[in-house]
Amino acid sequence: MNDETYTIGTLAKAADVGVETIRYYQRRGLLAEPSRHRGAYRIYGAAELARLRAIRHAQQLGFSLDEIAGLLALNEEADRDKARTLAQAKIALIEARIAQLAGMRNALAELVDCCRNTAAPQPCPILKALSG
Amino acid sequence: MNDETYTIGTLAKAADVGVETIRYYQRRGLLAEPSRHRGAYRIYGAAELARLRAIRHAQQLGFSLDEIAGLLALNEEADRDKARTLAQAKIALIEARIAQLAGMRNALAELVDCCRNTAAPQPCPILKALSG
DNA sequence: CTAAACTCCGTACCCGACTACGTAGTCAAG
DNA sequence: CTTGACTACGTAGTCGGGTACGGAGTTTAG
Repeated sequence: MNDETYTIGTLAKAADVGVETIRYYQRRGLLAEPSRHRGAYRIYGAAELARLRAIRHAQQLGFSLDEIAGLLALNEEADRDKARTLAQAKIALIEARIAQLAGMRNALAELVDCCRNTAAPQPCPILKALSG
Repeated sequence: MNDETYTIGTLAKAADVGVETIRYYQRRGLLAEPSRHRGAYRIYGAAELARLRAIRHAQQLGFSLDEIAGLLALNEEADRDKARTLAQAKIALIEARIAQLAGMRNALAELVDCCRNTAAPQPCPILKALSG
C-alpha cells in the first residue's frame, strides 16, 4: 500500500472522521462506492480524501448532508449561479437564526439585570417571568 | 365543565399545544399527574394552564425541557442566585452559538462576493472552495 | 504460524422533543 | 340508546448525523 491508496481505516485517520462515518456517507450517496481489493476491502485514493474534506468543510459552512450532495453534484463552471443562489439562501437562514438567538439573549439578559437590581424578599424576576 | 376546569383536549387548545405533548410532559415530570374524573379522564385547572405557558415561554428563551424542570422546581424567593446563574450560563451558550453562526455567515458571504466578481470560464469559487 | 489488528456487513441505538398509531373505554348530544 | 367525538394507554416512528455492536473473514507483523 503506497501513500496514494488508503483502506477505510487509514482514510478515516487522514480525513479525521470515523470509519463508520465513511460507510455512512457511502450509504447516503455522498461518496461513491470505491473499488475493492480482491472484492473484499475498499480501496480509496486521493480523490476520496479530498471529497471527505470537502464534505467536512461544507458542514462547517452550515450545509446539511443532503445539501452537500447537491452542491458536490454541481459543475464548477456551468452551475455558478445555482451555487451562489444556494449559498445566499443559506446565509439568509443563518442570519434569521442569529436574529432569533439574539432575541433570546436580550430577553434573558434583561431578566438577569432585573434580578440583580431587586432584593431577596421580592420574587426572582426570572422565575416570575416564567410562572406569571 | 365550567371555565376553570379542562379536559386534556381543551387544555391543549388553550395552551396551543398538542394533546400528546401534555401527556409527554407528564411522563417527563414537567407537569404533575392531575386528578381524574371518576378515575378515568384527567381534569386540569388554571394552574396547569399557567405551567404549560411557562414551559413554552422558557423554551422560547432557549432552555431545554430538563432545564425547565429544574427552573420550575426553584423557589422564587430563596433560589434567586441559582436562577440567575442558570440564565447567565444560557446566555453564554447562546452567544457562543451566535459567534459560530456569524463566522459561517462571513465565510459564505465572502465566497458569494468572490463568485460575483469573477466570470464564467473560471470555476465558481464556492464550489472550488469545497473541492480544493 | 499465530495472534493482533483490521475490515466486512446488517442492524440497532443515541440525542431532544415530540408525533403517530391502534385498540379500548367514556362521555354528551340528539 | 345510539352515534360520534373525545380520552386512555403503551409502543413505535420522526428528524439528522452519526455511533455501537457482534460475529465472521482478511491481512500483517513478528
